Amino acid sequence: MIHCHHVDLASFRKEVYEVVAAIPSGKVITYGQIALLLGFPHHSRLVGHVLRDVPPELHLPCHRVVNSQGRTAPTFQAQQRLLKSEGVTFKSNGNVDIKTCQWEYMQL
DNA sequence: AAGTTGACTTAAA
DNA sequence: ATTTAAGCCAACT
Repeated sequence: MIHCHHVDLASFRKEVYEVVAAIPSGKVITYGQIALLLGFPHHSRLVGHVLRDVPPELHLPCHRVVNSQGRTAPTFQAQQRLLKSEGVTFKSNGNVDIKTCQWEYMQL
């Protein structure tokens, strides 16, 4: 039995877009959460690649995606400002207070 | 084709 | 709290 499938990037990308579009204002989700939700628990890095290349005209709330420690994206300068503007709280080290702001999609 | 990189994660120190 | 290390895997040299 073959369990070594590789992802269809086109559909993976599309599904990432759908998840990101559904993140409520004031909440964040992690790369790992998205990967797990899509059924690829080891592809958190691929989620990062996809999000780095999101076309601006899609107007997705990419700023609501952070890493598992609540750190914002290195190449996304406005991210912290956008999150603060919608009420996301930060810790003293500059990371999102993920304990209180993580989107718990399982509870929906 | 082999080695490196990265918008990552978990665990350990 | 912060840093290091190992694991991970598609993309890029």
